[in-house]
Amino acid sequence: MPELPEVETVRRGLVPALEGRVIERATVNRPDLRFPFPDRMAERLTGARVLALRRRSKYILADLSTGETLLIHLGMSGRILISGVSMGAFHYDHPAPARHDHVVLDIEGGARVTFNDARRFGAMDLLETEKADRHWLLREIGPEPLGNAFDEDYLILRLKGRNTPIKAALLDQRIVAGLGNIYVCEVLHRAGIDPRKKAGAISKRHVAGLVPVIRAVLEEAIEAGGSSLRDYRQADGELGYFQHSFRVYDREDTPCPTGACGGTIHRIVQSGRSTFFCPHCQR
DNA sequence: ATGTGTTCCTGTCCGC
DNA sequence: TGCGGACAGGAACACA
Repeated sequence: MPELPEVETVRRGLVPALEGRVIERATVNRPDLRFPFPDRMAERLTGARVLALRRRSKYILADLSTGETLLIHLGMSGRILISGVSMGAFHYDHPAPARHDHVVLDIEGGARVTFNDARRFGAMDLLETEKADRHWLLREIGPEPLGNAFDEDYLILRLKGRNTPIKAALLDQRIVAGLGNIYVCEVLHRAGIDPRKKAGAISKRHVAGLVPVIRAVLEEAIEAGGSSLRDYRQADGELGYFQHSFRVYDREDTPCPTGACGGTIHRIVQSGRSTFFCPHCQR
């Protein structure tokens, strides 16, 4: 379920196991995911110390002592399992190797990080740390929604004149980073905006109102993910897939959670993807 | 330039 | 319980 909050939760879960530690062994079980792994990836990872774990949009970036940065994208079905560590009173044993365990990192001190991705829409690459921002996957991405560069004036400017539905505009990673199908549905419901409305036809006041809603929805989801880490809820050591209830996503035919409006959640398809919304209170 | 549809791949779920 | 089809949280790409 990797949108920005889930990726951030995975990053935070990896920090204790990875940051400051040496990758003792990297096992690469296939040549590619969405695109081929870089040449000699296993060798280039082996012996490297992880200096810092960062996140940009839905990408996890691990800066290494070798001057390279490991880029990880979870795609649709990517999962990261952590094992060989203790959290509170619980110890996560190494699981048996599983189908679609594409990359396994054995870490100094006994931790193991396993990247599993059934659909293989995920990605991994190694890039020069100094040039990370200019990597082709990162270059065109818009501002972080929780950062200072994302504000009312910016969003008004970027949506001005756009003829595409607001749903599609918010999914466009060049406009704002990290939102996916679920959180766009949640945001538009909370902001009371019809997902079919042309982005450029929404009043400045309503566009401005989207900014704090986007921030709040993402921050709440990150907080929920953080709770799941603190409470050691992931019995199998899988990071990021915390329980989080959505107000409209996947709730077709249920009453609008606004309560007062009396509407029902509808499902429509926009550019090939499901949109869930309340036609009564989203206008 | 901008907007839309297709595509990659496997797993799961639903109706028959 | 098996089988076919729809669908899935991403995003690059081709094309109008």
